[in-house]
Amino acid sequence: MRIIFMGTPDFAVPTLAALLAAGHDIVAVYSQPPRAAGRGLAPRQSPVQRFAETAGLPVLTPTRLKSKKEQKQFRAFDADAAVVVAYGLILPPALLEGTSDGAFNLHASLLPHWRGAAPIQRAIMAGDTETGVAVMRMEEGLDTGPVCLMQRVPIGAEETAGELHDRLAALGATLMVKALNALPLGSLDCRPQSDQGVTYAVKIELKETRIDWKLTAREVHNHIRGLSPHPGAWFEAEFKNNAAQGKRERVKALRSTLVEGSGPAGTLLDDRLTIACGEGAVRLIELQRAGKRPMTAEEFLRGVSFRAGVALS
RNA sequence: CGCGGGGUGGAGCAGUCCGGUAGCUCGUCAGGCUCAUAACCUGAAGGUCACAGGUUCAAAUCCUGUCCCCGCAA
Repeated sequence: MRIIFMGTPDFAVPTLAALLAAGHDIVAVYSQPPRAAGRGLAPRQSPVQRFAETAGLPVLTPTRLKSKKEQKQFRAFDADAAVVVAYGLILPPALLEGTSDGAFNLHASLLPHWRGAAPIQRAIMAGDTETGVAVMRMEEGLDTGPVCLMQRVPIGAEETAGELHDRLAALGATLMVKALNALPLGSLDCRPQSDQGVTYAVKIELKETRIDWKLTAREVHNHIRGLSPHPGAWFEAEFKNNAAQGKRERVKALRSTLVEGSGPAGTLLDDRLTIACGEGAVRLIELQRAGKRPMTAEEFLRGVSFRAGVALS
């Protein structure tokens, strides 16, 4: 099929790769334009754009899609369908109808749960034990279209958002290929979403990334793994190693596990990074100091004196 | 030129301000101990202190330049 692919972050790349591998004709790739990002604020291309260019595909990075000119160009590709995966722009009706078979979207949740921007992270942060990927036919509303294919997957008790992200990206890619195979055969059955159980996965705000040790251990644990590795849950502590004594430093918690224990919230209960929460305790397994690379608890403890009794915030 | 931290045996760090024998906690190897369980004891190997210049009797440390890693912010 002649397909227009629209996507931006890493999550979208496996789907594009799978469509290519399945022999589809990718007539154009739309992605968010390069933005000033990273140290030095150098303009940086999106993962989808980099992949597409390496594969020799034509890439378009319009800032907005509402202009007649953009819409005309879109139609000019004369595509059979558009495949949209985490693109980052709302498609105006003219584009939704700009291909003969319409636009299909891959979303990382069991719709109608977790519509919106951050379904993977929100599912873990909420303590869900199951999630999935869905292919839907796109409508004007936000992730409201009829669902054509959906696949459920269990969420591991200690699984991080990063791990789940990779699993779902791969799974979603095969699901989308399956949907497109069924499409020309007329066997793709898309049914309206239930209006029961609708929830929204709002974007992660930096403000909410700091760990609140007063929450229950389970909540803290879900918070940590739901935000790992990006943007990362964090706390502050004093490091006595520094000559400039008593300097507060930010530390990201990337992986944790639930353990027995109790004490004042935020206090180290032993010399092995077991930390008391509002109820219960967690032990940190992997963490990252500001300016350092991620390291295991063992490595972290070698260079730092984090003894029982130390209070974190 | 957005702000900032860092590169020291295999790992994580101290030492750098105030130049003078390369340290700590681990790991590895060898030997010992034998139930102490994040085992313990003794000993050993392992380093061009990121790279290149400069200053100096002497540079991990001071000066200049380069490369690389990371946090913030966007």
